[in-house]
Amino acid sequence: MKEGPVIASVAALLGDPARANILTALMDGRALTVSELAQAAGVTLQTASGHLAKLDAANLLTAEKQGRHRYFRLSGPDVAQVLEALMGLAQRTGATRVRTGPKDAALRSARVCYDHLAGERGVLLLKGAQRQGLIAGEGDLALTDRGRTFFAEFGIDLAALEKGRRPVCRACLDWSERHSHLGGALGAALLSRMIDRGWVRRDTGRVLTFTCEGVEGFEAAFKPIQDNAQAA
Amino acid sequence: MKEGPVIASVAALLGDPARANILTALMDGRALTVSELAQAAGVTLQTASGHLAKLDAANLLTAEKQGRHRYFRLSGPDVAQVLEALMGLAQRTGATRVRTGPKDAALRSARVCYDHLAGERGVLLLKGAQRQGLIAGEGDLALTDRGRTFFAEFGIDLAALEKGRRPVCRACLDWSERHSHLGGALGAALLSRMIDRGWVRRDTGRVLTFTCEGVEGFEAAFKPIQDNAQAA
DNA sequence: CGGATGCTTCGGCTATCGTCGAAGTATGAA
DNA sequence: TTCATACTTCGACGATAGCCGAAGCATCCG
Repeated sequence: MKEGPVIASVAALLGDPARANILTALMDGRALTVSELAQAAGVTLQTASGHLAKLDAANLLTAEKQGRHRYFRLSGPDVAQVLEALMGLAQRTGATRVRTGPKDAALRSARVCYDHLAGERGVLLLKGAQRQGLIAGEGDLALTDRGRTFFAEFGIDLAALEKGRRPVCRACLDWSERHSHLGGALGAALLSRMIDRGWVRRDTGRVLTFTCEGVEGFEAAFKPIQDNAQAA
Repeated sequence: MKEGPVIASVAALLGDPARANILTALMDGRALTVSELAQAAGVTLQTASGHLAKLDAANLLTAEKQGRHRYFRLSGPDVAQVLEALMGLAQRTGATRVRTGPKDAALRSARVCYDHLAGERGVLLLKGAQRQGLIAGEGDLALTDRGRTFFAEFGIDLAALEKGRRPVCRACLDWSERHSHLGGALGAALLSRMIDRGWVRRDTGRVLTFTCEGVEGFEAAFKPIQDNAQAA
């Protein structure tokens, strides 16, 4: 009767369909305007405005005014993390829709989870990195020495990452696959490098599309175990 | 307009104060009867029964019938993890109560987080272990070689832990302190060893009480940095 | 300045859901 | 069998809160 309500208030905030839609729409880490969010949530502008005010008051979102627009974004990676965790729970709940539309397939294949790669590709990346001994640990990850040189050669400034407060490697449970993918500062840096290299393109929403050379480069670099074509 | 509702349904479940109380009451990992949970939530038996049916249907709880009692427990550590994560968010929300009762103090000092040690002591344990080089990493933890021998001597069967699917080390964000404590299989094993040794006693609820020898043993083993009394 | 766009506030409608009293079912004890 | 305990189901009440239309600010453009 004391600490229950504190979690209840946040959870209630996430528990409204319109607000949940708003939050998931923001899970790609981008900032969106009120009208865009209203459309994403399927409600009118006024309604969305009210919801956003509540989410902002709870510090789940941060607002930024630019001209006559107001841009909202998630106030941090931890918010996105909780949302992904809830998706995981929702799945076990059986509340998961069996309906798998075409957009669902793309989402499952590769998407952005706040700022890093998730979905089938994300899981493959982590598995490949583990298999090659770049990253050690199962649920709690750590860079190996081989991994340090590998990612440095990949064009990532590890020293800079380690200076920040954000964990470098973080296992993030993937809601569509049932395995972890790589989050944390390294996960974010990897995704932005892959975009720079033209391996992958961000479409609207959270969907990520790999280019042809992207797929080749990805598989050459991370050597994920493929379903069948695996020569000894 | 597609995946939002799936998280909304779970979150709405956690968003009711009575249900949130029920869940937090179960966060110590024990199983409680309907009447006990009704009392914990501050509602009548009928109301609690209804809530429990919903939580059970969503697979957040598992029920077990014994005689004319029905015992409920959280259906897994992941549920507890999400709850702790929500507490973390709630705190940043500013929804945290400033009121700190006497029971609160005990909870902050040492409590059980599903099945491992949390609170001030839990944070000290992890910090001490990191300072001694038993555990490496900041947000993503891994056992070092020194750590392996240390915990083996402490009486923990690491081989058994690593066989399970559960991550061995897991950084679990502590909602009362603002640091991580040690969760995962190792965290759970450590707590049960400490109880076996008589270092710590489980009171009612989530509160843990350290015995005199427990404090001594704890500090000798984990050598946490104390506030002032730190001889070079 | 006037009109258009983006957003917020207000007011009232409606529906959902938590709540409890009362009655019904199951288990255990005398 | 009879009573008591533990729990579930039903039905009705009441409050919270989401929703939208309309009106009010603010900003940009011509």
